[in-house]
Amino acid sequence: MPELPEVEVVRRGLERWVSGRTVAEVQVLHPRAVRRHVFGAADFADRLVGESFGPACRRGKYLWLPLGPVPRQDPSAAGGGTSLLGHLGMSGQLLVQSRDVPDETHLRVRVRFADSQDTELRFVDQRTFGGLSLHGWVPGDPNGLPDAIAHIARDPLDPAFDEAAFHAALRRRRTTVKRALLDQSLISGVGNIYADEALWRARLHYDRPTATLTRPLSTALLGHVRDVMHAALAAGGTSFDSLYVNVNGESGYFDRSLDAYGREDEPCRRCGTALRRRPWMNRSSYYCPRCQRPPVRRAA
DNA sequence: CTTCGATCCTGGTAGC
DNA sequence: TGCTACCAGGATCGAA
Repeated sequence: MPELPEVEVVRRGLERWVSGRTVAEVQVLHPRAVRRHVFGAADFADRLVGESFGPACRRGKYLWLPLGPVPRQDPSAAGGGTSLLGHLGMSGQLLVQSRDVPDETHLRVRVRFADSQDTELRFVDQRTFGGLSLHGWVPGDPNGLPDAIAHIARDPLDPAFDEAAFHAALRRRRTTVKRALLDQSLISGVGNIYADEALWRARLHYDRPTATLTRPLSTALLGHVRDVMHAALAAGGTSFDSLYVNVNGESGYFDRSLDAYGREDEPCRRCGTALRRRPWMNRSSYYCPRCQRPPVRRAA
C-alpha cells in the first residue's frame, strides 16, 4: 500500500530515469487506468506523444510530471501548461523496464520514448484503483501542480506545510483524530498504516476527538508522522540506486519496522500488552489498549 | 458546509 | 478439492 514514503521513492526514480525524455508512443491497455480524462484514452495517448517530461513532483500520494517548459524555469508559461498526473491507488507501480522484459500481467499503460535508451515506462496495477491523467496547471504554481489536485493539502514533509493552520483545523472539526489524519484536504500522504504508526508513537487513541487536542499534542503527533515517514524513507530510499528497476510502490521494506499496523495479539514494544485490531471505517485500526486509552465519553 | 457510508477492484486466504 | 466469503484500502460521490 503505497503511502507518502513509497511514493517519494517512486518520484526519485521518475526524476532519475524519466524526466527529460520525450514521448514517442503511448499504449493504454486498460481503460480504467486513464482517469477522469473526459476525452478518453485515445486522446490521452495522442496528447502525450511528442511531449517532454519535466522534473518529477509529488504532493502527498500524488505524482506528476509537467510537460514542456516548467513554470519556475519559464514564468511566462505559468498561464497554461499540462502535467501528467499519477496515483498508485492500492496496488499501482510505475516501472522503468527494459523493453525486452515481458509484459506484466496487470500492465495498464506503456510509454515508449524517442531516444536510444533501452527503457520504457510502465504503469502496472492489479486492482485498478490507481491511474494516470492529464490536467492543466494551477495558475501561478511553480511546479505545474495539476488543477485536479488543488484541493489536496500539502504533506507533512513539505517545507510549506502550515502547522498552525493544521492545528486550527483540528480544533475546529468535529471529527476524530485518525479520520483527520486520513483526510487529504487537511494533511496529505498519510494512509492507514502510517496513521496507526503515528498514533501509537503519540499514544493517542484513534477515536480521540480532534477538538480535544492541545497544541502540544497536535505538534507531537505531527512530529511522529514525520518521524515514521522519515524512517521509512531512510529504510527504503537508500537501496534505490541499485534497484532502479523497482521504481514502484511495493517494496515492502518497512514491514519489519512497524510497531502497530498488522500486529494484532503481538506485544506492544513499549509495555508488552497485546495489541488489538478493531474494525474501523471498512478497514482496521491497530492500537495498544494500555498506551492508547480510548477517549472518555461524557454523558449526554 | 460538514460528516459519513457505499463503492470501485482482484488476488490471496480462511473456512467449510 | 472446490466453493464461498472476506479482506486489503484511497479517493470520490451522494446523502443526510
